Amino acid sequence: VTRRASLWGVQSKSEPALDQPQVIQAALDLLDEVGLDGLTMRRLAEKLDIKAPSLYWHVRNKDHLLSLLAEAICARTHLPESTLPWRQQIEALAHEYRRALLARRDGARVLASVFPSGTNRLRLIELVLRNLLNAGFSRRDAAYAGFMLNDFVTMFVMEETRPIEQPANGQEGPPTTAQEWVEGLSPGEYPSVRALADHLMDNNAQERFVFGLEVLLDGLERRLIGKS
Amino acid sequence: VTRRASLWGVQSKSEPALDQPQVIQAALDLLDEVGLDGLTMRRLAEKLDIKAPSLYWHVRNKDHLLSLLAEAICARTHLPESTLPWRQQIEALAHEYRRALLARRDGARVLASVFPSGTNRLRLIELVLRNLLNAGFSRRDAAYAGFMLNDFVTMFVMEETRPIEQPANGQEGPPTTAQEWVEGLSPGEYPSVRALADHLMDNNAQERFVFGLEVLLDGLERRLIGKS
DNA sequence: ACCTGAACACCGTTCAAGT
DNA sequence: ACCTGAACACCGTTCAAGT
Repeated sequence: VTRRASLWGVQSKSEPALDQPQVIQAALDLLDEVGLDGLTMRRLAEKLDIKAPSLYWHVRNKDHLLSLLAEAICARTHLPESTLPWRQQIEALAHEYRRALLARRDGARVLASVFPSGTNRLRLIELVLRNLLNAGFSRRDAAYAGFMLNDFVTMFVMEETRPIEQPANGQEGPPTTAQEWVEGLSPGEYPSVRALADHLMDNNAQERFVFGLEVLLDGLERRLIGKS
Repeated sequence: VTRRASLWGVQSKSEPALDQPQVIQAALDLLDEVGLDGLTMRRLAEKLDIKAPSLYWHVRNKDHLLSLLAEAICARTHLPESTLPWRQQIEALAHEYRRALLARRDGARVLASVFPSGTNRLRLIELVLRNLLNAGFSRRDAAYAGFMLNDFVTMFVMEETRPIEQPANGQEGPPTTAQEWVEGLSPGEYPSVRALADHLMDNNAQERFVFGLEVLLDGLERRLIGKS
């Protein structure tokens, strides 16, 4: 990435200045490289060959940058056929949403860190809510269900992608692996945790996601049956 | 909080040194005062009338401190009657868990930031899993359901307690209030979002929590009925 | 219009040294 | 055993100044 400063008022077409889309793209690349915790304004500036304060010409502050990243992460989600039954549409949307969050490192954490706004993200929300209304949910239930679905997917992916604690040093500490975690439990205590240890940490994420989605939609569907 | 250094090897009973419980208590107080983002090692040290490096004698690092805080937050949760039916026990545990997370500022964020460990927290998990197993769920389903319940409560409280964005400056920016947020939507687009705006932001949290818990447990219960 | 230099007010953490 | 001083390697952000 090479650029040059142009003189004030002189629109030098051969030396285009940095613009916001380029900043966002660089930030997305940096996010994939170093994760959300490593994404700093200073490192982003370095990547763009400018000094950190220059970034504030293109974005209001770091929070604004994260909002823009959230929007970019929600872009290019494939929307379901509007002729499908509501449940299948919502299932498809949930899977697409998860896919989008997994596509970039710490995508779920980025989404969780900013208030939902932006056309891409709102379009997803709109579609979920529309399907719930079409299904026959009351306005209250549709709104509450929308929260649940959004929260479920976001939290699921955050957990799914949470890196396991590293040993860091040879010292004693919190368990470094899931295996070590369960073995650290005193044998007599927490018998259920021990009994379920395999499944608590298999991290067969796809299977677990389908399970969760089914439970959630079953629970929602039951409210429709109760009414009609 | 006043203390004095004691001479090396001299156990001066009248001048007790700082110990870990005192550090934790001060950290909890500081958390309530300034929130998770304001909780820094340096401020905590200041509150304890020591210098920041001294803290590392009592806790391994900030992450360790947060683990200790998570444990403290999970303490003093009232456990349900073990004679109650599984669903009522889990409902009671969910409400207690939420209550504990709400009891301290940013409690949910603290819990979400550390890997689950510690006796208080494990006891809650153990009880949920035990009830699911008693209810007749397979080991796999019980484990997955445990995740869902934990994630639901944690995410719910995080959202419930997320402070609304402040105006900060007079400039244009992300919406500052929920009211402003929905009014900023272009009228033609996102009709469902607009139609549900009241319920998307009423933040009648208690009602919404009960709704979510019922949906979740209904969805889980359906899997039992399908089997027997 | 867009970028830099210098500065402010912070962070977590280490490590030798004090008592 | 417990604490301090000094330092390292960072942060986000502002603001006057450059071109």
